Amino acid sequence: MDIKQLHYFVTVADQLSYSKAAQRLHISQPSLSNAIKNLELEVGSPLLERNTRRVELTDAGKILYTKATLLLSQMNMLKKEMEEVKLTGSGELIIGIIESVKHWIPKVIRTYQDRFPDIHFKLLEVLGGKAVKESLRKYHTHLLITNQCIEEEDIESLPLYDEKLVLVLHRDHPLAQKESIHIKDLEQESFIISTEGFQTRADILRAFSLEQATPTIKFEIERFETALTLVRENLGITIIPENYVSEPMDASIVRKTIHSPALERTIYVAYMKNRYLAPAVQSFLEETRRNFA
Amino acid sequence: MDIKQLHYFVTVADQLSYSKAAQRLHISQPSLSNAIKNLELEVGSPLLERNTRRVELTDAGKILYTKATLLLSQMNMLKKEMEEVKLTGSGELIIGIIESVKHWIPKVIRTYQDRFPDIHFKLLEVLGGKAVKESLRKYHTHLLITNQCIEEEDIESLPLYDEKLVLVLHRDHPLAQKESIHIKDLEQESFIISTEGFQTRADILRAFSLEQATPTIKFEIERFETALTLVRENLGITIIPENYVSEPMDASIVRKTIHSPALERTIYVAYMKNRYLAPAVQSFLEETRRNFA
DNA sequence: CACTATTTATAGCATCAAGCTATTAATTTA
DNA sequence: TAAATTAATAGCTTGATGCTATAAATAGTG
Repeated sequence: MDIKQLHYFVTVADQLSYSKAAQRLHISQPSLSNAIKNLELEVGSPLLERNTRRVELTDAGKILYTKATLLLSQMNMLKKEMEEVKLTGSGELIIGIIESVKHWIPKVIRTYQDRFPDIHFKLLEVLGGKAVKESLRKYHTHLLITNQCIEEEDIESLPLYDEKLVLVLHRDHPLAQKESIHIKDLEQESFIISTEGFQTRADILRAFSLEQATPTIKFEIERFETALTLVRENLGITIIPENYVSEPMDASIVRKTIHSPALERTIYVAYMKNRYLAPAVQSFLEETRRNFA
Repeated sequence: MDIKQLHYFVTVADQLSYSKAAQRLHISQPSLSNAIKNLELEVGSPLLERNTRRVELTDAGKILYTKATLLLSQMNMLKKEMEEVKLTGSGELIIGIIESVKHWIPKVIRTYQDRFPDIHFKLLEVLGGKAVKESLRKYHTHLLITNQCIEEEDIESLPLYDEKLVLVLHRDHPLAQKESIHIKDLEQESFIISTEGFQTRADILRAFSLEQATPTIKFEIERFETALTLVRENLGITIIPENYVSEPMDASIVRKTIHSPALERTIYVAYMKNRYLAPAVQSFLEETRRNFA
């Protein structure tokens, strides 16, 4: 007893005529006769009382009819819903982000929503090395905005834009007055840096080592906001992406540019390479890249 | 997208393994692979993320899974219900009756219900000539208890029992005192008889004509209860089936047996000859006939 | 009453989907 | 590195489902 048979039966019951039903179903009348006969065999009781002139539903037929129409409509619903899914994925777009995207992500989302108004967004903060790859592979996220440079077989990682790293220190700090600052100047200072595993930590350490210097690491933090809090209390200095201090900065802290080619990080958008991307996901990817083209 | 495919998919999703699912479905693993592939093609997006070691549901897969399990369970319900229908018909047994069955039908129903406790009864009073045949043909009734002698190609009509017709008259009526009464004695009396089309009318008129007599018809009625009401008022006399006056009779009326071979009617049980009879219907038929064997 | 039109059933044929086996490819485990 | 496991691919077979042609039944019509 499959959907097709039920569909055939319901159509005959609606038309109360095999030939009309066959026309509507775009099959021949004998095929339809056969199909109904088989259905009756399977059900075990006649469904239609028929002579050459009149077709009527039997008791069993009436019952099957009501049940079958219900089932068929639900089947149609299912098909329609899967059609939707094909376009929009699950209706949910899960994006793994880092903090510094705050200044541009709302804009991208806004233009995107004109095209896919029904999509529901989920923005997850994904920090640290392994978490990034896992979140993609385990279907936690569809897309990932990250500063991790991922080089894996199955993950595509496209650069979006570069972000400068800037020195941040307290207004009252001695270096705050100095015109131009170099890495070497920072060696003796209490330094605040990300914990092991973060790309930014690696970038900063590389910048130091390029100048044959080593920072005096006093604090290890996970979020740059934490670093800023420490700087506000003048407990140390730090180097963080410029986007964290581009906005209305409070007066107690000062930002300084340091000239070093290494003090720059690249922001990537990453996704599973060989996995099907729903058009909704694809579109968001394109929208994002266009934003930085 | 048919039921089978969905069933396959759900099984794979449950097992998270093609080979295990194939075993459970009693098909080969390649066949299953193929089936899922086709389903994915039809849906338009991948449902399962698979490498040789692990099978996981995609977003689309998760959605289809929940919808499909629902649909499948409903399909199973439908099958079970049709199985029920095969055994018990629609769960409703519609019997066309005439009034005089009152004295035995409850007994038959009682023993019958021990075997089919879920059957719901409907007792319709079916009067008159054409109504009897129509009620069978149009699926209004499954069985018919009738005194009509039906001789049609498509209707089987089995005699159940004979019923005597008796004279009924008012206590104060002159004939009430007489010992033995003959048809001839009734000619001048106000006679109450069924309207045209009823078998009993034909029976009575034949009894008269056998004796070369004609009744003086004053009233034509449709229900024998009406006739009794008229007799109670001494407005006339009537001849009706004995079962109508077998029960506690009120004192105002008197019954008299008339010796005439024609004053007897046969009660039949009738049903459509070439139509499928659900076992529940069949059983009731047997139960009824056994009652009078 | 014969003739036409209509409708379902039957018979026989064609084709394609859905199954199978055998094999390959990929990956984990020992 | 070998063995084991698992999914995918290739190629073949078969049966269900479709088709056409035709028969059978019946209602309507001149």
